[in-house]
Amino acid sequence: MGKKRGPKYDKIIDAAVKVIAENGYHHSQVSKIAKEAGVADGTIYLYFKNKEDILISLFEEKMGIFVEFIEEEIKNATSHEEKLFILINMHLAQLEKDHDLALVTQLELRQSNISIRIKVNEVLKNYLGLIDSIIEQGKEEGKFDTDIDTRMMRQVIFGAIDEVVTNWVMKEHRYDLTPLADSLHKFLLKGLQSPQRMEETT
Amino acid sequence: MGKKRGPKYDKIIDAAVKVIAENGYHHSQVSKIAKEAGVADGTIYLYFKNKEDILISLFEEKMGIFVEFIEEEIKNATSHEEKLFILINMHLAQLEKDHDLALVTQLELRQSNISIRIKVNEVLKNYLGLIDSIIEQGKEEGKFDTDIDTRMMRQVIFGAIDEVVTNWVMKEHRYDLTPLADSLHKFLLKGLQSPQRMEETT
Amino acid sequence: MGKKRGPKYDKIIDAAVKVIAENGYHHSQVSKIAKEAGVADGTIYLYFKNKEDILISLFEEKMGIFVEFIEEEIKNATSHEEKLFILINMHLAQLEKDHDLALVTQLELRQSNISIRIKVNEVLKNYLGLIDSIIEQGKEEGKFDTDIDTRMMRQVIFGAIDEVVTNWVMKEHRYDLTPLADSLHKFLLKGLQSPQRMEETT
Amino acid sequence: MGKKRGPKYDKIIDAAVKVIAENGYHHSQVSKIAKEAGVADGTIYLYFKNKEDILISLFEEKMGIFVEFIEEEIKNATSHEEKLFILINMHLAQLEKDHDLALVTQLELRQSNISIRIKVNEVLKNYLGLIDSIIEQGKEEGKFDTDIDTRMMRQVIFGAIDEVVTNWVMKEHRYDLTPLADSLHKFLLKGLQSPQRMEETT
DNA sequence: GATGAATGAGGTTTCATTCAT
DNA sequence: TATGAATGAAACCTCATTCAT
Repeated sequence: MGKKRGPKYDKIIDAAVKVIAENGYHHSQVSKIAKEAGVADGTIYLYFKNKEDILISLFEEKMGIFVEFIEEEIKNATSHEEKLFILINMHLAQLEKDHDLALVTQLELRQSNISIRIKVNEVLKNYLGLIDSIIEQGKEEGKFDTDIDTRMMRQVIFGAIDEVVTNWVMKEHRYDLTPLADSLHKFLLKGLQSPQRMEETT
Repeated sequence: MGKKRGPKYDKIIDAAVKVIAENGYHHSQVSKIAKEAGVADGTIYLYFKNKEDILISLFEEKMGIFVEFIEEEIKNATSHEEKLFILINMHLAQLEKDHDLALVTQLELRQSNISIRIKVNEVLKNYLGLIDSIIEQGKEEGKFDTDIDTRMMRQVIFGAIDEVVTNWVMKEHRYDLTPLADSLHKFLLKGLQSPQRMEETT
Repeated sequence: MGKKRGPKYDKIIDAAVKVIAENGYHHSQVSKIAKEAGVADGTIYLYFKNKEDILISLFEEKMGIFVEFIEEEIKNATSHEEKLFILINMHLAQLEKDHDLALVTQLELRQSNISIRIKVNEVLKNYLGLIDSIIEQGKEEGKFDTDIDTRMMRQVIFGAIDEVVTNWVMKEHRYDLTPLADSLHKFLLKGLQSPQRMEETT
Repeated sequence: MGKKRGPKYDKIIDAAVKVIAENGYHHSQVSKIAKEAGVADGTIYLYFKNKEDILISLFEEKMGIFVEFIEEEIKNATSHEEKLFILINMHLAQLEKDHDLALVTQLELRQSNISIRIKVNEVLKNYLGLIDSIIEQGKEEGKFDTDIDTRMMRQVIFGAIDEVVTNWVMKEHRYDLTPLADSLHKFLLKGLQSPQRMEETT
């Protein structure tokens, strides 16, 4: 825990992403990751408690940047519509930019055991919090239906975006992902709108 | 393939669901499933090609019934709104009824390797086709925005429902699932509606 | 536990004795034992819980026979002197007969971790009980000093014999062991005798 | 060899005794000993050739003092009886005084590999020599049976004392050790006595 | 068809030792 | 002298699958 953050720490994380993307989770032995990172097998264990810890750290690291980046961008927007669009667009754009990472987060990491997935869920809390704040803002501004359950809508929104990305990965990135942001945004926004708001938009 | 469908075939499938739900995917050895089913280890291989085949068959079998049931119910409805509601409601209801199955389909089976998940996706095609037909009907009736990409919306709808179920399983079924059908339905419907339709509803 | 006692069980035990005697405890990999026994590595684990269990079982098995044999022979004797002689003589004779076993029990097995050595001590209890009964008989017949602490004397007698065997093993069996039985017997007997008894013998 | 005897040399030896006593032989890594000694891992290798060398040196160092101390005390005695008593009594007393050391010499060090134990035996030669000289004196004075094999009796005496100490350690020092010196002395002396001597004592 | 004993490949992790600083 | 980050060899055990009965 306290030993982290040498230059090799990052090397190992990046090697893990690459190796897992190339070989699949179940064929990504520690020795393969070590070789890709250019360190000895044992060195891995100076930076990570065990193999599981590599995966959790990988997700924390990459997802941390992922969320921070979206948070930054959202600050430049004021309306909830724009904020939601940025969130969706950045979500898609960041994963489209890094095919390996997308493969790992959408498919490979989900094959890991439940203890990892619980940790992954904790990391996602920040992101879900972001979605929450957008929903709440929409409600406060009277644009979103105040009856909707924020907790559930947060899941629905995340599930929708996530499924779209997963399908893109499973179709082997054969089409572009970011162009889908528009209709995804329009759909989610409409779904959330209050009846009044709906009138206004027409 | 041709060997299937003895009385032991079903026993093994049901044993697999129970064992996986109780022990988790990674602790569900073939021998444990055989014991639960009351057959010898080797007998498994008279009915299934390999372990992967048990899982795929399990999903085909259970999901087949799942989809058939929804298809049956939908026939009794005429409007796309009602059809969508039935789809959502039955989806939630069937999984709420069988906690073991929900645990297996939402969490444990996703820990399996990618080749299984591709097969699983194929099984899901029938279900996604159902969603497609509802979207198309909505479009034809001029109630849904004709600009929307059916392929993508199908993913979005499935992703939204799926995420809601997964969260319910991860929260250890601590709340009731079917009551969420209503707002989920309302949300998805609004999201899909054409601008004209929106005016009408207000 | 219940699976034991196939013909392979004995094969594996005997292979373990041979491999440990030849290669030393720390260079006796499970795979080496399996090869020597003519079974697959995994087969070992159908008969033994783990590597430690092989060693414990080995000791139980061999020491069981060892003690039983001495018990049998002692039955043919009546006086405590004769009984003690038989015990010493058989102890030396049985280990002299099987160099591999002697090497394993005197040197290699003592390198194992403490949990094994505790189990080993339990197996030895039967043997120590034999020594006890001889001491008690001597006391009852008024030939042994009734002041002596049976518990301690049992340790002393065992320690003395054991050390003689260990030295013989460490000197690589370069001399004969059984001839030492006589003076060992004389020494231990004298040490145990009551003052009265000593007068009588002179 | 020539590097020895800095102030850190002793620190490392003492740390090794403490660490092994506390953690057991198999959990006493070099790094743990270094930490306890307050030096870097690498520093160990400036004073000791390898891990084995620490253990051998530990034994040499501690056993050296042990034997020297007994030798000193024995000089104050003249009769072989008294000398034997001092030897036994000091042996028990010194180990009773230092539980950590007793644990290490009686149990933990014997888990080490054979090459260490051969070295340990060499260190013991001085001690065995002491026993020899007492036996020889007894023989010369006509008190001990001249027929007895000094080499074997030395083993027997050492084995007896050693086993008594080992049992005390295994029983977790739950009783006092030195009080056993008396009967141990009486037993060994009687065992060694010549028939003539036995008459005299009665 | 049914059995279940036997197979054997494969991977995470530890820890004594080194060596550049 | 002293450091401590880095090394990399080495082994126990699991479990899907087979096949003689």
